[in-house]
Amino acid sequence: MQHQLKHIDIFRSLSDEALLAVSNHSQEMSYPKGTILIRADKIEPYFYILKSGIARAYSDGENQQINFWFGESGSVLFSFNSYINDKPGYENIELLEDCVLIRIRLIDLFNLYQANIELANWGRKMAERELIATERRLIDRSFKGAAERYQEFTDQSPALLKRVALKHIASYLGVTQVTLSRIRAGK
Amino acid sequence: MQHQLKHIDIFRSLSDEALLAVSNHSQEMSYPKGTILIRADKIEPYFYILKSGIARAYSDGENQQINFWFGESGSVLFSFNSYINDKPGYENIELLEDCVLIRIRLIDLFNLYQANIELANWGRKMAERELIATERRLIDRSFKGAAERYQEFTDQSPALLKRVALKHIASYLGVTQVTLSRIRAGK
DNA sequence: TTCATTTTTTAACAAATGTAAAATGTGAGC
DNA sequence: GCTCACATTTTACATTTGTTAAAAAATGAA
Repeated sequence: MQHQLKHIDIFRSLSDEALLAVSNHSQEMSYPKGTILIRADKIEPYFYILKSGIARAYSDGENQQINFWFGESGSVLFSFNSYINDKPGYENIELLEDCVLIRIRLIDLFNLYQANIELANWGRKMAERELIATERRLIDRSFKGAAERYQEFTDQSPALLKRVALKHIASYLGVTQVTLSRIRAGK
Repeated sequence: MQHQLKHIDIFRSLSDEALLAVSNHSQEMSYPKGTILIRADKIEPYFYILKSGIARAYSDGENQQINFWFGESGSVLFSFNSYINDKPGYENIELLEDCVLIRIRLIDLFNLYQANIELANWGRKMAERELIATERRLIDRSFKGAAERYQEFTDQSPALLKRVALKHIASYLGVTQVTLSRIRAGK
């Protein structure tokens, strides 16, 4: 199926040939709001790219649920541990709105990585981009107070602020919902 | 120069051919304890692999210095922002002991990535491993208390505990040195 | 609308962590 | 051993954040 991958930002750097290779192994899917797309403790066989809608990744603890990631249009969605270690993961991914996604089987993606050097480097850069963003968040937790982290979130992701429940934003920022309420009240 | 890359863990998966290609562009270097190998705000032209010794990466803030990474034998050292974005970085890397390192110019490494699909996938997996480790640390900051994070550090990195100043371990764990002292005292 | 459910805020108190300064420990070099 | 410089611990107090519970506000379905 030849769907329009080339208009998706993450594929913009790819040649027509590489794009066709991906296209041949991918499908466009629609899921309703509330779908748990990826479940912790299961090996997730697909890699997804979000075309529209928003999603969150969270991990369940004994007393709490930690939301550690948000995805918007253009984000890549996958179970880290399935993708990297072929093992069940620690993250659940929930669609917070009706979503349209491109999906590709991990086994097909890995075959493409082995066969096409352009795609192998595309996958490398994707991991590198995620890595630098994640490390910055980790460092910011030490350097910046919760109020400052909230301010940056509102500056950088105003769309998420409007569309995502504050309880999820609170745990994304590393604080409780009560603390986030206090920050928002300016106290 | 044909030095013994194949005995370094991170290269273990590579074929002799790929190993030779890396070897042809890499050099073994020795630096004394205290060397600032990589400086923030400068583009760092080399990628390093630590053969022996230990190192730390830190970022300078207004009032504090945050240590966010430790490297042991087998670790890869590079300026994230130089490597990924070709821009000056935010991290300094200091050698905490006399170190032996393998270095390769980023430009050579990137050329290898473009020319050799095995190395492109090696670089991809390296970024993926770092990514999953970094994300777990971020999630652990929300799930686990400082005492538990310290306990895990001592369990997983007993060598670092002995060889690294506690003030660096404190900021690695995301607490002040006073808090770490309290945790160690069991109070 | 109205009702039920969920989300968000507020309050009171407890616990954890930070700050600053002093005391103690440690190791290198004389 | 002594001294200096630096690392670590301790103390006292301030601040932030967490916990629990309840109230208020927002949301969505009938």
